[in-house]
Amino acid sequence: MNGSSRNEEAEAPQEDREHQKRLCDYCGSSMALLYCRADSAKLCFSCDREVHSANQLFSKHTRSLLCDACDGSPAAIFCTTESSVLCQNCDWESHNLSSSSVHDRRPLEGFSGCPCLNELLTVVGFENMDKKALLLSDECGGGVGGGDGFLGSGVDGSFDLDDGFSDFLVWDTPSVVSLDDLIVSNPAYKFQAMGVPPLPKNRNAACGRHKEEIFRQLRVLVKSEPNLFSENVDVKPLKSLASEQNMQRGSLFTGFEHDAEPTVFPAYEAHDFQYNDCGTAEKRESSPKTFIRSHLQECCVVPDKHSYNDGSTSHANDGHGHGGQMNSEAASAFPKVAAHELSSQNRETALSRYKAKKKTRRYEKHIRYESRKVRAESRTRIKGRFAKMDH
DNA sequence: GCTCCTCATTGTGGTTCGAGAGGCA
DNA sequence: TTGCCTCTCGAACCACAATGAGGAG
Repeated sequence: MNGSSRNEEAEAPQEDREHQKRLCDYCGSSMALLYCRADSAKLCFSCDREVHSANQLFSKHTRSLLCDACDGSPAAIFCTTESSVLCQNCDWESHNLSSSSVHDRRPLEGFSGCPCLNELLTVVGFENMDKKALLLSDECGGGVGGGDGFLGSGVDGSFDLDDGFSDFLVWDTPSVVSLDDLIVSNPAYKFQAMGVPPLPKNRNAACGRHKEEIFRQLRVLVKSEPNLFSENVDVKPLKSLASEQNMQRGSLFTGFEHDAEPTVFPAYEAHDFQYNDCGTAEKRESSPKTFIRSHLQECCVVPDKHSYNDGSTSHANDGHGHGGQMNSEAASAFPKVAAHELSSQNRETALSRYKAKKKTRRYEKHIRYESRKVRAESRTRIKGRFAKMDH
């Protein structure tokens, strides 16, 4: 189509601009994918490895994926609805709208140290991908995703391989979603979701809009350092993986296998993951909207401008897929509200900073010096106050 | 550049007290 | 609406070892 070719022509310079915007601060040539707070630097994977393996001090730096929206801040939120990783500010700006606030979002964690490649894959959500699979993706990618040729990304952010490999890279989807599946598996309600696959464990699985570049750099990394994969990784042939996947759908390459913060999310999120996927419209239609709405409200999982960030209520789910399909309602409402946002941008910025700070606030008492604590506990007191010691 | 010394500052926990919120007549 | 009572929560208080900054040799 002419339209599509024009789009391609328009996309190429856009890619260049994006590349320029995300240039690695260290090498200045590769696309930066990570952000190091300690260094205030954007880095590509190989430079990150080079910089942070220099000594033990550097290796303690915490790095995060780079925000897909501003390209200049560490990402803290993964929006599955938009398949984007966002920093606190961008998350707030794009999700404080009433219609888009129901996007399915979840917090991201950074990493430190000098991780091996499969640990890096875990960080971006593909922990079970082995070296062979990674390299195979290079061979069979066919250049769909840019000149280097990796996996083509579909509309929803999934990949377009015919051999079933792409299925490893999409989020887990229950084959059948029924009304029973929407029942929260909360012991307090004595309800138990029926016939629902177990909750994916790795909630950090996210690599945003730059999956292809991430995989490209990881491939370069594994080619330059063949020992980068840890020895104990069980390398399985791709075909066997595929067949295994058929038997145990969702257990492979979903990026959810890693145990991460099991207690952070309340039980209602279990059902989010159970029916929230890039699945079909029929599935969504089979879920009574009113039921979902009332259920979500009951569980307080629909964050609004005032409450989404308070830490107790986590990121909500609108029941739509995570695969990059923006809520059409939200999309249509965006320009109107965006104008309003510009007028109150300062306030929004201040609010976002406040929200971000509030989110990272530590309520528990933090003891900096254990020796002083021990000393204080053993001190003599008069009505709670420290008393002079008799020497 | 390194070591030693001096001095100001910090941080620690149990108790008390006061401000503020909420309930009730 | 006002006044009183109860409850909750957080700030202040205390002494002193530990810590860090700065200067001298």
